[in-house]
Amino acid sequence: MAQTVKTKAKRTGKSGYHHGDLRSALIKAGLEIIEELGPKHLTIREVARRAGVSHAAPYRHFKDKNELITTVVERGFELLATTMDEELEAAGDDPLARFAGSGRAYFDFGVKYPAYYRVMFSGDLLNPEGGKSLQHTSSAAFEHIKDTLAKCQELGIIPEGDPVLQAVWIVSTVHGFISLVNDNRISDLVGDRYSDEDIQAYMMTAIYAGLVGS
Amino acid sequence: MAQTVKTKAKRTGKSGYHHGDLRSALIKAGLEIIEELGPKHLTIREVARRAGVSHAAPYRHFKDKNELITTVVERGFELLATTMDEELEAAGDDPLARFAGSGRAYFDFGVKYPAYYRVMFSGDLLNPEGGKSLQHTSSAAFEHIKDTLAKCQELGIIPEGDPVLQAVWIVSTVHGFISLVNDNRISDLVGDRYSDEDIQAYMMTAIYAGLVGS
DNA sequence: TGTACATCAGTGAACGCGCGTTCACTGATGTAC
DNA sequence: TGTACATCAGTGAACGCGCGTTCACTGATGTAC
Repeated sequence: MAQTVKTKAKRTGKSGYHHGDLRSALIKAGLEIIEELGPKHLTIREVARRAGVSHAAPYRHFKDKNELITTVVERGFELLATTMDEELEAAGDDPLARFAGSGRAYFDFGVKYPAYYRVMFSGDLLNPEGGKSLQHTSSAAFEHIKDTLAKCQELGIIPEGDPVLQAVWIVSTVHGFISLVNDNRISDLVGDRYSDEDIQAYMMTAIYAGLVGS
Repeated sequence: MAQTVKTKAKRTGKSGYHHGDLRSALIKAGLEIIEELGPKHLTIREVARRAGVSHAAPYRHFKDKNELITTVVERGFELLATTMDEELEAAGDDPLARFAGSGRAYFDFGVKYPAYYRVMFSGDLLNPEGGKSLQHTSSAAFEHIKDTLAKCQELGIIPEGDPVLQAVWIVSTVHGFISLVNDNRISDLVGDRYSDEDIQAYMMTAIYAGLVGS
């Protein structure tokens, strides 16, 4: 008797000592933290806590805190690219439909994954070298919008003008809207008269009208 | 001889032991920190360091860290209101001029005082109750835009439509642009082909065109 | 005008806390034989 | 099929750090007399 058996083995049926897929679990926990508590609460220790693991365990999968953050941001950009590609494929060849599609994809991504969006574009989390390594990814999206605008101009669908300026304007509008929605400012301002989706639809229309009318 | 006199008195001609206007110096230091290092480096200790004072001194002027932050944010809103009033006064009675003026004031404020802007709208710094106390101030600005739009509609200057939606759209565009400029994303994207002022001018035109054309 | 004294702005040591990171370790897993 | 062993994912104690906040103190300032 008095065995004091170590009964901690096989908690969830998976495995007690080894986690199984700790790397993914840590990334997921990181996103949850950003979502629930904000970027400044994203710490190695809290991430480990949520994954049910000691706070030294993450160092088996990430060199340091910054590598964890960079990984999360990379995942975000991949997910955005995938979402956009799907929407573009659905749009076919019509440049205007492609344009509307990528706009919708961007809106949807920003509102559906606020944690990803914040960590990708808030700029508070990444340290300088981490940001540099992701800069080309972010500017690729901008180039894409610019090219689509140029193509629409060639086809005479939208009035002529420097696509760079038009792209900056569009990116500003979409980015601003998503930021406001994700900080709950929109609902503060308009109350419950419109849903976020209503307003998003209006924004798309307004962008198009601004483009055509300018 | 061997006096070991305390030679620290009267450093700057002001006073050695007493600072003179520490409260203002702390607020100013706080803004500098946000500007140079980002909001997460805004700490009581760093603020005191920059003001050349022990890290306990700030507690003579602020109950706690949150009160310091809230004070900084309040100052920001006051400054914005002042800037707007000046521009509105210069605009006279013409509602369209008033509208353009307040838009320009907002743009200018956001780009001229990035530290204020960040601390006011980033939402990362204020804790929940601090944010609540400032909510009415922020939504007052929104109401102001909305009312101006309604007035422009009555006068037939801009097409009819729900001023709430129009206001959300304008606020999104301006907020997004300022955020991108302050995170140095605009210059990353457009290079040096346009100055921030050039783009700002284009944005004002595009907003007006979007409003008229929608 | 000069002096005693109350006030209170700023000091510096101390506290407890959560953080990132390191380290020698433990024990589950898979593979060579 | 069974066993010895290498691998390496996860442990838990420990480190040094900067933070927010408190505390008894010190000394500059202004005011009452």
